[in-house]
Amino acid sequence: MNNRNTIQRQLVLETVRSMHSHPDADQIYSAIVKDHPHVSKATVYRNLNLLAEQGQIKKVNVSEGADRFDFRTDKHHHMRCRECGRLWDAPDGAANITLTGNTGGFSVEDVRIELVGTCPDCKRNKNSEV
Amino acid sequence: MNNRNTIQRQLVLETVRSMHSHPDADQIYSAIVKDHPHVSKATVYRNLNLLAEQGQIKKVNVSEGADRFDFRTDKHHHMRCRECGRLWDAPDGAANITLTGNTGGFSVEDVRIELVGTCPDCKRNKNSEV
DNA sequence: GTGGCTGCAAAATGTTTGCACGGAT
DNA sequence: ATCCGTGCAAACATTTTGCAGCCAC
Repeated sequence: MNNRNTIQRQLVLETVRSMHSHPDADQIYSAIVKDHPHVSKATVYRNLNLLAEQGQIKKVNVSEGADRFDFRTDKHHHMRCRECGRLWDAPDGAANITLTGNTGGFSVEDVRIELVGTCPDCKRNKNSEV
Repeated sequence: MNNRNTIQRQLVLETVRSMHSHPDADQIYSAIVKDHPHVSKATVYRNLNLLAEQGQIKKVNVSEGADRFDFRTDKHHHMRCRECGRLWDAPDGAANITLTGNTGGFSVEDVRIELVGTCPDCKRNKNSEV
């Protein structure tokens, strides 16, 4: 039967739930290894993928760099800052998408939206950088 | 000065323009090498990136696998079939997105949308597969 | 002539996999 | 006792980079 309750799996789940900055696999791995030096990165990857499949966490694909992981599993969009690379949650209602059904026979099962731009912090830095 | 008109750069541009199936770098490289065995894959990557930066072609990031390249440079969305992996152009008006400006100070400069689902071909195959 | 461009190979990045052992059930 | 999950290293997939020579300008 699937789904054994191993320490490593609990660690991965807890770590993702505690990091609210959309970390990638490597950052999650580093956070775990700090206290548990024996844990392998392959195990982190395996559990991230498993937990994402089970819907306990969410894998967020971004247009640049490694995949991120999200403790939030509810539907929401993301904004990526092209300066600092950080990922932000788009406030509810920031973007509304409407499907018209006019897809030429293609069945749409999921919609992936990424808003790319500049975050408030980086805008400030750019201005003072003159 | 930038932008020398090398045979390799012309080849990459022409090849992308002739392939309307959203090929990835490897497929473009294969198409070129067939007639020009001396061309290196690094050169193909370098020119793909350069041409995309200049806006002569478009790089399409998809949620699975390698980046694709598009001869179309006008704004349009894509649909990815999770069965066969092929990328399709979303018909005009298939999806409408509205930004409300409520982004908490984040400046949105670009919106990436990917519709994930099943294409007509794969739907047919699934039905007859019972 | 010269500086950008190329080919090649090597490195970098991100992720998955094979295998023998160990631990949860 | 089973057999799923783990650690390790090696493989894998994709892309970038260092460097010496080359060619479009």
